[in-house]
Amino acid sequence: MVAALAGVSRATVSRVVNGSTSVAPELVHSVEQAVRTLNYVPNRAARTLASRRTYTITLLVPESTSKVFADPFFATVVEGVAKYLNSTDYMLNMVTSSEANPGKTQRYLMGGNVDGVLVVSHHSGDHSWEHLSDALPIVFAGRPLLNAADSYYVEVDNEEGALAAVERLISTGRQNIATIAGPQDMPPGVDRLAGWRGGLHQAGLSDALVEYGDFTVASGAAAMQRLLGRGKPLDGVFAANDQMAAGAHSVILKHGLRIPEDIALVGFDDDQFATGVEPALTTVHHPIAELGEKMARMLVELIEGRAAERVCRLPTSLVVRESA
Amino acid sequence: MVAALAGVSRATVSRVVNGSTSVAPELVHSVEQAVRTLNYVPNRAARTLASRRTYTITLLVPESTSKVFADPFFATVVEGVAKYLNSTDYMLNMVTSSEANPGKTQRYLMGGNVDGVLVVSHHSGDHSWEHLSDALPIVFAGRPLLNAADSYYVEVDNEEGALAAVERLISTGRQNIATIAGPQDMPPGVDRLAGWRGGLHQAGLSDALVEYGDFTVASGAAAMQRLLGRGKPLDGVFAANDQMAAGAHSVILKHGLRIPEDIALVGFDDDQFATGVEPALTTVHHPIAELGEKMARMLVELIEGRAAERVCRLPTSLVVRESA
DNA sequence: TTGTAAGCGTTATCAA
DNA sequence: TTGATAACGCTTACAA
Repeated sequence: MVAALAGVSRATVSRVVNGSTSVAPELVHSVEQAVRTLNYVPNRAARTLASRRTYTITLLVPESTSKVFADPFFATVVEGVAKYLNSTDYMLNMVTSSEANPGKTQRYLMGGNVDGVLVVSHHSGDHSWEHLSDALPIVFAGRPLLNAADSYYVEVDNEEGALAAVERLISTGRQNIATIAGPQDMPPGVDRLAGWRGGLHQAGLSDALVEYGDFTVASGAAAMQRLLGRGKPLDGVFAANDQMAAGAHSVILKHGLRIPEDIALVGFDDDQFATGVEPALTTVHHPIAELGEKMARMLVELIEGRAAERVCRLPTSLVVRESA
Repeated sequence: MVAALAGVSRATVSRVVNGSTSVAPELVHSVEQAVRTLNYVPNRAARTLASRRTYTITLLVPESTSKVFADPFFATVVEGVAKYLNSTDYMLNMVTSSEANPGKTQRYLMGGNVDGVLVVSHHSGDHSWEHLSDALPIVFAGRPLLNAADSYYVEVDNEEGALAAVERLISTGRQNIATIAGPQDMPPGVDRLAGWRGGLHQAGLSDALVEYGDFTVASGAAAMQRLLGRGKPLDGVFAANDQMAAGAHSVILKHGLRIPEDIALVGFDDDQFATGVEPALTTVHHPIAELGEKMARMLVELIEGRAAERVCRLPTSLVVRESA
């Protein structure tokens, strides 16, 4: 360690580099100067080997690589994660749990090569990684289907968001409010439906108008079609995400009905689908980048043994545009 | 190293693990067995420290993190990279060159923490990383603006693709073929325009009908508007990407013209915009995932000192749908 | 507060 | 072909 040539022992250099408090200010100064002139960069591998800390966090990408990457949700989460990690010493590394090599990932993660894991398997019930959590700190994006009670995770407050959507609909005078719900085997699907129900009950309105979709545009269109086909009075719709709302949107217009005059429409997520239609969607903002940031922050706290809440629920906000 | 407890020296274990040829078959066998029963996983840090090889490849993400991640091109490249790397011992790590911490990335990369770098700054002329290449193997996605001559990169054959597009237009009887070209400060913009020109010249047709866009839907629409405004005969359009083609598409229909009967339209990229319009676009397929795969393969070859072509140009193929 | 010295788990050199 | 043994560059008791 060449920096020692600037006056002190390697131990002291190490202390300075790692910000130990117990070092004489003058020594700190001269070491820092030496570091600068020698352009010294600590060797990560050596540091890891000695300290048994890797300063590496793995982003675990589930099986269906192609689908996940195409998903803007994923991209935005990663963006948030990267942003936070940039302010720390941690490096981010991605591992896709290859179908081909099931054990490889496992071994890598358990092999002490990583300080913690971030799991972004947003849909796909595959939470085969939960068992890792007793070997390694793990934070999930979204509430896991199983073992939610002992998992660390960050999610948006889906129920609150849906409630706000319904309240908007009610406050603009709607009385017959339907929902296009998401799959009931996914927490967001369940929670958004519950929020819708809650809002209606609060106002003493009926919750009979429910149709289900799978979060795709096509399924939203089909659900809207069924809703209209019921022949019941209908003047407001809450779709559990913007994609389904977009599908409903086109069906409503195709039926010669006006948005929002005849049917008001509120979506959820505030993504490109919300602004990609005309009139643009009033929707619930899903703070995805913040979710990623929070996940990373939580994981780092966990790793460093600082207090960390087991679950973090991010608040939503209603974005009012033209559709409701 | 506990595995040594199964008969031999640590040196031999190392040889077996690393597949050295000069080891007695019986020893190989017993070591492998020991590895299995002890569930031994080599320690990356120790290996790196001793061998000065990190088995880590960095994916360098340019400044504007949010834009890049939103770009499906980026996501797909990463997918390809990850896929190839999964078949190797290399790990992928992402570093976003934070505006906040300009030197940090630099030091990390130069600090011997990485075996090679993949740069995916698809647009954004910022190739401030080219100087790294004399310290570290680097492979770029797309031909770099500067120093293309001494850079390693993978690109799609833009000129060939554009040529095929024009040939399609000609073969379906079009005589007055325009182009909506991309920015001329980006290699794909330049090359696709050149391909269009080449096709027309080959056929003895005029190359007068050129308008420029910036690869966005809106710019494509505006360019189409200008093309139509010229009042010249026009029965075919080649747009330099599908987004601009989609913009042109809506303008054509809005003018009461039919696609492809009145104006045939060919795009480039074969992305979601090609299938998102009705009639769907005939377009040039851009093999993005393959590009990522090839980049990774090239980098690994470079790192391991095996022969590697300086530039790899991926072939395109025409996807015939309804618009031409 | 500072220095000494013992690892950390591999690979690599050199004899045997 | 195999085995000692010395690095690799850092952290961290433990002493001073």
